[in-house]
Amino acid sequence: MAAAPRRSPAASDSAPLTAPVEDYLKAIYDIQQGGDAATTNVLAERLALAPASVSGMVRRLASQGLLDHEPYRGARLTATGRAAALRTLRRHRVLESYLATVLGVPWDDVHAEAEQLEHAASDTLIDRMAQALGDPLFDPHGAPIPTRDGVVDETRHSTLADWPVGTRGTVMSVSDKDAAMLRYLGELELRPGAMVQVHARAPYDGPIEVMVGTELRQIGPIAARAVRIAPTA
Amino acid sequence: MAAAPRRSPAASDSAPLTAPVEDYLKAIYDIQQGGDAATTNVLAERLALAPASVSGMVRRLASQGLLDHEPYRGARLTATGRAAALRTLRRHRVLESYLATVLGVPWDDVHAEAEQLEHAASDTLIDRMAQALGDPLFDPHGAPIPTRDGVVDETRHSTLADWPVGTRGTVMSVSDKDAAMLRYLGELELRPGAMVQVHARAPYDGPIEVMVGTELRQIGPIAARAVRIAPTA
DNA sequence: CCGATAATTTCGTGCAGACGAAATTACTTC
DNA sequence: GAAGTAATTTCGTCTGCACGAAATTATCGG
Repeated sequence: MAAAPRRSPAASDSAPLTAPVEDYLKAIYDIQQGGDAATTNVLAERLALAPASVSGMVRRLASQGLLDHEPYRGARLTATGRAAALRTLRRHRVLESYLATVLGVPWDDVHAEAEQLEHAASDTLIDRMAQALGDPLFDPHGAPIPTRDGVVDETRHSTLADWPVGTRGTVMSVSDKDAAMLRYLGELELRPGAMVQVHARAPYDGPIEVMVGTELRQIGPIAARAVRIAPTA
Repeated sequence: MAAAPRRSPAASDSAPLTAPVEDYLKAIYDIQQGGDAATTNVLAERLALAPASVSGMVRRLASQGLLDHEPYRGARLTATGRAAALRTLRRHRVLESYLATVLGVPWDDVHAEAEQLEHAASDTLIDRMAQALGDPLFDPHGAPIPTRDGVVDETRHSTLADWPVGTRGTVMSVSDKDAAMLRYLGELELRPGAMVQVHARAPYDGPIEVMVGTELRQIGPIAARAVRIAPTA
């Protein structure tokens, strides 16, 4: 018999998914959410793998019915694949919330830790953690937490880089991918809930002058794109 | 280049260990602690693997300096291997304690959950959990928790099966390996801290009549061997 | 000391998942 | 529409970890 691959205990139905598979699905979901096509190169970049590796895996996942893959065109999650991605996303975000809130893990460490634990924690443990937090709707970075049934708010907010000058807005979320970026944004008080108003934007993707709370800040376009804004209610 | 194996983030020094490797080391430590030689068959039984698989892995671990292996004789942990085993054991037991105490995971589920998480949690997260519990010395089953520096109480207590008739004793620990057994022992109030006194023991490995707290119980030798006793202080 | 039995190892194999190099396809630009 | 470039796939290969079957070694009873 073949080696039994180490599986995450998360899958609810017949075929439990391995940790790499969960990572692929999550990445594809994320890319699709950004509106882009989940092409091989983009995926390879996101997962820090060689394109050749991604190509092979995508074919395998498609044959398992988790993806639709049109060669040379990119991949799209099937309903099954989407459900699996959302299950992993829920685990990730519940873990982030729990670690930050209950165990005091720093804002910028939470993502990396959750990235590992999400493949190991059972669904009932995740539910216990969520319950201990009062079933929060958002994680510490403002990202929405899918329910057990895979329901999630997929509203796409503008980034601070695109926010019109003069309009007041509220920070909805910040990207959790880069710990250093997260520390920087934290120093600027650019956290979910913060009030912002863009005063000026330099041309050619230049720096942005923005009021954060009561402080006037200058921030670059890369950092600005990591911050999502919605009109203040 | 070869595939980068999914590694546990636990190892402090150069070579991070994979989850299977951590499992082997933990099992060998456990068998040695029981006084037995960690032979291929015993290890295979404990890990639910074929002897052929164990044979191969033991050779690899020996070549990595984690084990001393004399072919056809069995394996013994080196200092390095022992340190790695204790690191994993600490993670396992801290997790068990945390899950049971803080998240209310049932006594008999805690082991399986910790078994997965121990390979994924970072050392600093484990330390945070331990700290949140006040750095406990024992896990919910009474097993001693190694310190960060690998110090652990290795006292071997008698089992209830060997405890002399008439002598009063205190339950020090119960084996956490079998969830059903754990539930059974829980029903009998045979938990760490319980007072016991053997009234009679039937010959030929027969049932044992034992006072647990204020109740007189009859228990079989297999269950009795899962319970460790020390003289009541 | 010799054979029977049990434990252990070797050998060939398989799968998952990764890689680089080379081949292929798609896209863009004259 | 052809040519060049960029993206993608195929191909052969590697490591980790597992397996069964067969060969080997140890051990125990006579």
